[in-house]
Amino acid sequence: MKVVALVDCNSFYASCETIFKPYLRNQPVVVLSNNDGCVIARSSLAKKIGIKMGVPFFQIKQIIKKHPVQVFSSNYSLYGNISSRVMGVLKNYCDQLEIYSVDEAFLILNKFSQRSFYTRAQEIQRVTKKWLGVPVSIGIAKNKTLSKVANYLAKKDETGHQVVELLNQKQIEIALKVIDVGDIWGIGQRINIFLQSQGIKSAYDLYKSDPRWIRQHLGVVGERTYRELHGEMCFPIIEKEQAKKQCRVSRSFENYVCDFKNLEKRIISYATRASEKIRSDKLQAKKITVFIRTNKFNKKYNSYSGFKTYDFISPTNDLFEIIKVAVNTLQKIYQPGIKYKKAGILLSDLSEEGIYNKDLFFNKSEENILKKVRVNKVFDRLNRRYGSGTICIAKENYERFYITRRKNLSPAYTSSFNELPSVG
DNA sequence: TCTGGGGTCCTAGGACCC
DNA sequence: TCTGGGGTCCTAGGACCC
Repeated sequence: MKVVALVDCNSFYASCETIFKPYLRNQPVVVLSNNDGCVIARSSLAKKIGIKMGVPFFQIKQIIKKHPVQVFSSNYSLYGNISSRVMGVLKNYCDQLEIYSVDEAFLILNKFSQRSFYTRAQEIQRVTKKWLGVPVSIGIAKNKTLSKVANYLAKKDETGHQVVELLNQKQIEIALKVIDVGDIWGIGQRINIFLQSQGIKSAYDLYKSDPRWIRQHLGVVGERTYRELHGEMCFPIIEKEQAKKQCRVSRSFENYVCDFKNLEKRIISYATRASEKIRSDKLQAKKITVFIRTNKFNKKYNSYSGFKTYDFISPTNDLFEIIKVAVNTLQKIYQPGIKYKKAGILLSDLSEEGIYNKDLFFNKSEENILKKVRVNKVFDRLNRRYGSGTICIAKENYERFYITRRKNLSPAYTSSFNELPSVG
């Protein structure tokens, strides 16, 4: 039997914002999504005064008037940097580490240590807090699903240790009785509604269900969750980072956009960003999808969602080819007279770069391909060195449309020399 | 007035082949 | 006029996650 610990950073983005501003520790802090659209992280004080996850920013303006809430635009380079420091610490405390998301990791703990799992978890907590200023909660159990359950309980224990261990049957059953079925990892909104309608309310109800019924109604995915609740390990720990299968860049607009030229600029910008991303991962794409859509929340206007996928003749990560195809595809789905609110591109069927099909229709020599690769390399190097957007495609008009409204952005304390914090 | 972005996996059904 | 059955591959859409 393996022992899995789930380490989850508390209110991660909000915690990152307070690291360099200790005076914020006793104030509610929220972090907003792109475009300062909705709340995507809240400190525990912000939760206490009733700010809910995912609510649009404009809906909490009343609360902000009454309380001294500190509001931040999201600063992903800061969070990414802090995240890798946290993961670096965690590595020292386990046999295997799976970085599950920016603020979460699964650890396989060594069973033959002299010290208890609980003691070691507490040490992890102490160290991440002291070295990095990041508080974490830890759940310990026999597999990922149960460690998620344990972690869920640990998070609730705000005044206590925020470490919960669920290793024996009795502990597990008690825990499942106090958790809603919808709070289990893998049970989303739709399945929750279905289960509720069947009288399955708590995690324990699901645990006690007939496995054949589960298989029939929830498929293999549900079956795996069920088995994990019973202590089996169905989701392995994946240490090595897997190659990405798709890469998406999309944005909502600050205002409505109708005209083609404006959409075109944005699509070129997203295509540029997406191709940069796959080149930096040394990948190439076989397919590209372009999509544009109206505001899904606004019922006053007709809704429209246009998307089209195109297959490259040969997989590519070449900036110019991707942009050309993206613009052509946009022309096919664009309809005039519509108020667009969001657009994006998706590069999919990604594979390792460097394998080309022979092009049947155009005589692309090896020489030509190499020339393109070199041009892309120069493009990437310049933008890395002198900042994104230093060099771009003329039609993009020197604007990077994927950078949106960020009124309350904090400095890049840890990733830019110009913005290092000063002590004075 | 203002409502994020980027991923994964599974499945049903169509296309195609023998 | 009669019009099989079974396998594989691909894709769109649905569900989930953070």
